[in-house]
Amino acid sequence: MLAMANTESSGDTARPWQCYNTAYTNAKAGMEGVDKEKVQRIVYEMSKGSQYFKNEERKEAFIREKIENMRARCAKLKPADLAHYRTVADKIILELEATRDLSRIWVHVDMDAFYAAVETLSDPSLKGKPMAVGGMSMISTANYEARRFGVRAAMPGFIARKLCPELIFVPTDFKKYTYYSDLTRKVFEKYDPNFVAASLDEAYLDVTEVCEERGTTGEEIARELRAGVHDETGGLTCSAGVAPNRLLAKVCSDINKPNGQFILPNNRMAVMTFISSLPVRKIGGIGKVTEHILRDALGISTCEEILQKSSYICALFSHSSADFFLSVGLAIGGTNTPQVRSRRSISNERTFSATGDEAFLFCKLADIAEMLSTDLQKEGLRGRTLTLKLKTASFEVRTRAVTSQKNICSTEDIMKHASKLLKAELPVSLRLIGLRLSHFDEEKVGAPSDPTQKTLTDYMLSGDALRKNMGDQSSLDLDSTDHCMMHGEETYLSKDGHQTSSCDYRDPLDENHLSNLDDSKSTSGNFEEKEEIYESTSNANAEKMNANDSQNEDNVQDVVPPLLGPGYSFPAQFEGSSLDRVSSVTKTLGDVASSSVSQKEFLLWVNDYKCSICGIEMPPSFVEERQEHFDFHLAEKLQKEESGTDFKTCVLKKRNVPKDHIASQRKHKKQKPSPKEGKHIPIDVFFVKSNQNF
DNA sequence: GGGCATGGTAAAC
DNA sequence: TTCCAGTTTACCATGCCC
Repeated sequence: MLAMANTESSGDTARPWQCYNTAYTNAKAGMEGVDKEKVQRIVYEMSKGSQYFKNEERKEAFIREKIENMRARCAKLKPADLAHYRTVADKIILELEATRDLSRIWVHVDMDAFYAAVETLSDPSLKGKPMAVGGMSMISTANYEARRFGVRAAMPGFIARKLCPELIFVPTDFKKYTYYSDLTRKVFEKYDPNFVAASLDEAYLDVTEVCEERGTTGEEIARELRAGVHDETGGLTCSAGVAPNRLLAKVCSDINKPNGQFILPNNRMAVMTFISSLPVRKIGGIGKVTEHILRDALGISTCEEILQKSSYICALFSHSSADFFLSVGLAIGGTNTPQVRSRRSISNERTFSATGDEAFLFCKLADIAEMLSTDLQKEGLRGRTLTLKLKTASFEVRTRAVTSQKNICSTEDIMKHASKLLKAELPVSLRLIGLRLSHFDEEKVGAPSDPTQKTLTDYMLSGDALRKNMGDQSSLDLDSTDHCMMHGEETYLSKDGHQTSSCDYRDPLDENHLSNLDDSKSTSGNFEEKEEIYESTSNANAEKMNANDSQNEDNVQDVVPPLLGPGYSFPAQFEGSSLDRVSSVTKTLGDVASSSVSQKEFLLWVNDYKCSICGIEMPPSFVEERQEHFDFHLAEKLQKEESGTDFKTCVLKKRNVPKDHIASQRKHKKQKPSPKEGKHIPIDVFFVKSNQNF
């Protein structure tokens, strides 16, 4: 009896695209006249056979299986069971009904094709032309001209272009959208100072008070508010839904899109009539999969049918899910202004062309750790649970998490945990890596500028220096007086984004080691803080810690000029990675201490050893291609691992020399000007004898 | 059995 | 030429530890 429609279409082999359920199944405003069959066929043709497509099929099969299970469970329900669930459902319905509040007037405001509209405002030549905001891999939104071709948000750009060859792509510019979003919010505030911003382009307003004060209706307020937004933004339009609760208001704002509004009166009859024929997919929170499950497992397509099948809902779903579905059936939604919740997690992820190259993957991981750390510092957050997200070449998504005893936020700490998680997944071919930090510290760490929170290494590794250097020119002047502290010593940032420190030349590995020691008292639970992530480097750390004080002075004299200057290009796979900010190398070798090595010697040395970063072996070309850019500083003794493997530590270091600061430093130290003067920021790189296995 | 950690998934914009 | 994003939240299942 259930889901007969599904079996019909799946048997149709002449039009396979009809069974390809894309995410674009929810009708969107502005897509009324679209030749759906044609769009579906093109999307199918562009997708079939791809890894993405195969993964969609895999997911689809999984959902079908789930649906089959649910149907089997339904079939097994005896009359007595059904009677029981009937009672359960009736009880919930009564309880929900008791909470119904028709006294509030909520307005949901939704900007029309917001990003696209903003772009058109700043470039009027786009007006009337099909345009999408985003790129070839994904578009964020499309204007109404483009929607007529079937182009829509969350569609990959290359498919959109196929649907509409003359489609203009405009890159996203969040600064711009935030600016206009703030303008709209200024208007919202006038009607509800506690309005709830759902996103940059959406907000919920409780206008009950304004209506009472002014003796007017929600309809009037909505009209006035929309006009206000139009004026304030210089021409952006929005749509509004007016209803007794947020759930309904959201549905209503979509009805007369664009530049329109829909009012649902505050009486039960009107509300129930409205909801009864409404497809469940229109409800916020019911997406493609839930729609599919409700339809094919229970034969539910409209909200009315949820109530009709309420005993099955209670039999199949968890209490909270059943509560939600039944409240949808009753058109009951939030009526009080929800409390602003603090952020629960923060994440960064990046997609790249799929690769199994472990060196590349670790470079990406380091980049993401840097970005995450930067964001954490900006927000003044520290957290305990780090989650690594991976998307394999076949689009399978995996997450791996660790929860540590201490709160973390530095790139080093993040990398320490993240590289361990990633290492456990190898070998694997990936197209995305992401990192998320959650379980935040109750007390926020200080403001972003809090000197104790940002080490020099953090700064360099975070890429801030690079971004300031290459990107935001306007900020350069302002940055000239920036400074931060590291280990109690002042570090100056120069105009060009470089920085120097008077005497800190410690390896971040040392910091790791030290913090591990600090933490060792409290080490327990499921994450072992003291465990070495960077294998084989710990011995060197211990030695370096001892030798640190005396070496720091030496390093100052042995630092080298920038090695990766203009004209130097990294192999494509390392492009954009943190490694392109590495400008010199300090290597440690044998019994020799603090002496230079010729390039010839270095080559011989490199040929004899494998190079690894974060414990991952680098391709031979990585070192060879750079050898002429290297200059070395020998500082340490040959180490011996427990396994007996000889290894030598080679620390890549970033050099930063703000001119004016160097001058003052020279004066202070009474040194002669030296072209080799500078600051090294180390990254853990070490070499293991090539005839040994890692 | 509650609380916590982990992993997978859905959903929204 | 390019070939399916990034960020956040919530829920559910499961396993483990008192």
